[in-house]
Amino acid sequence: MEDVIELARRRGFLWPSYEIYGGASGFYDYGPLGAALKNRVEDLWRRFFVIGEGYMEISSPAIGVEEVFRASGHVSHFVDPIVTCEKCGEGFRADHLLKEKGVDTDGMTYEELDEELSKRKVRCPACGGGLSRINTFNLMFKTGIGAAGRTGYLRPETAQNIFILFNRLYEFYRKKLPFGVAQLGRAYRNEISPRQGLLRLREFSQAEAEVFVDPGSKDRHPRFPEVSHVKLRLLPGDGEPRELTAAEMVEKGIVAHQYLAYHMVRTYQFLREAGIPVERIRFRQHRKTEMAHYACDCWDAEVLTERYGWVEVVGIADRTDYDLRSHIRESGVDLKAFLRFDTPKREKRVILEPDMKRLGPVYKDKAKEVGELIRASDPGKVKGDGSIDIVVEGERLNIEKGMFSKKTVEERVEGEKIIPHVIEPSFGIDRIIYCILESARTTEERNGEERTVLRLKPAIAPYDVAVFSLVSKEGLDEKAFEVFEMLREKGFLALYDTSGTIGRRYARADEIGVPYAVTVDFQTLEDDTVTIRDRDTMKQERVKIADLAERL
RNA sequence: GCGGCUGUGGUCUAGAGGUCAGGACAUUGGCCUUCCAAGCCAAUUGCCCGGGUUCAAAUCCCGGCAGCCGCACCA
Repeated sequence: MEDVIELARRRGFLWPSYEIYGGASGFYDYGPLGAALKNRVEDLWRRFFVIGEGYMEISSPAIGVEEVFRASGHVSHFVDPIVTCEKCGEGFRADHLLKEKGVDTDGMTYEELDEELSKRKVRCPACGGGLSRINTFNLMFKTGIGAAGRTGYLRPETAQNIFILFNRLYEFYRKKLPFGVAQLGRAYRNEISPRQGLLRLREFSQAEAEVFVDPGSKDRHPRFPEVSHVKLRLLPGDGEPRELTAAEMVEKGIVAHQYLAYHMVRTYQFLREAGIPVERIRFRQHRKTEMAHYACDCWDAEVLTERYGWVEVVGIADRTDYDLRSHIRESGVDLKAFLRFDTPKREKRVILEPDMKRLGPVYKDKAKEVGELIRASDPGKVKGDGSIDIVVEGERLNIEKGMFSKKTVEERVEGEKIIPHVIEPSFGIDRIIYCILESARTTEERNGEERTVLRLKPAIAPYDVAVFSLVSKEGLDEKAFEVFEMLREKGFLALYDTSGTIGRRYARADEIGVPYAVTVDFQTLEDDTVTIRDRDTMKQERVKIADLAERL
């Protein structure tokens, strides 16, 4: 049986990159048909999430400045600690060497790992030589920006660009939660050892949406009723597989809330529309230990492939406020949303009001600070004699009664500032394309010959239609070319082919998934009709050329 | 990154130190052809890369790269 990757290579979907220089693993080129297919899949994604959900799309640089990934945790978490043997040059994972010695390395810093290695006199397992100190191997591609060499990294996920733009986006959406933002783009991970063709690339395409929600409303997705009856196959973290409706999975507490369940259903529908058989789709919950450092609940959409078994194609995570909180800490910029209460709260509070007229002469240039400290003090701290202690520049001061007064004020609180939580569906486009190709490809015996058909859904097929002439004579080729031109003008991506026999041309078109073939024959010359042949059924139907565009 | 196996036109393959590296399918052109890879004629295209051994290397040796399988890794 011919491999689908082989077909993809032969017919111009996918080629290993840099072949003439010996190749480079982890990189693939999309050939003409592959790029067309990828565009169609991305368009389908846009139809679902950009148009369907209103998650407007942005497009950001692939190179990020160092601070971004310090904040996100990728600089520190996205690394392997490597030690190399000073004698034979072999490299080892420091934590693995220690685990072999029975040391629990979880949560250890690299300094601690280093100490532990030298304390236990760990030597090279291969030759017994001495080991270097720990070098970190970060899975991000590092680069320098400009002549001064400010450190930059190729982004390992597209998501960070969206978090960073939070204030701009929040403003764009006129300061209302929830809102979603999408990005389709490339991401980069310097995998130590990429394998499995398209499934683990060093440069890959992601389609991600970041949905910012009020953490208090995660269980009320406005469109949840539309999806609540849809059943999904689940594999929860506790391992018990089951099939539940979206409503049930939330009610039973298996999926954390409606926002996650809603996006799981939409993901399921997207994969179905992309042509992946529904019986090969399941959702698997991450166990606590495999959860990314930022997530609190995460479900992967997995597709059963013939070649690789279950393959993760989409991750749907509740990233909580982790990312925004991290960027607030790193940048010092407030990335918060203002949640207005339904009715403003009125609060009566007792406060201490400094009497600046009397503080001034006594405390001179410190008076302003003293006044602020009094105002900030808890009224309960006022002593029996009516004085209060405050600390100014490390010095304890007793402020006498009369320098300030107790006052009751009524405050109107309109709302509060919160850090929104982020629900993130993240699609691996390349993996999805592999799954589409694999499940679309069918072979059957026909007159002793193997017939290969790529049963791509018409919405994602690289070509919309092929135009043929029955035979190359009496002007049929020319007539077919006219039909081809007409279809092109109407916006169809069409294929025109007159070489070989008609059967061969059908077969070639089937193999690359062209859904319909239009054939010009002798009857066309008489009454301006052509036949439309359906790829999957091979049935033909005769229609007027004038009606052709409509019928397709 | 470690270990095992592998690398011949676009694809599949023959080749086991010694003529111009052979075939099939595909592709292109021509002839033929009234609906599903028909036939005939012709043409294009190849030993993964780099070293070494030898009078002579697709073939033997070493290294690299790539692929497959297992281990590790996959936030």
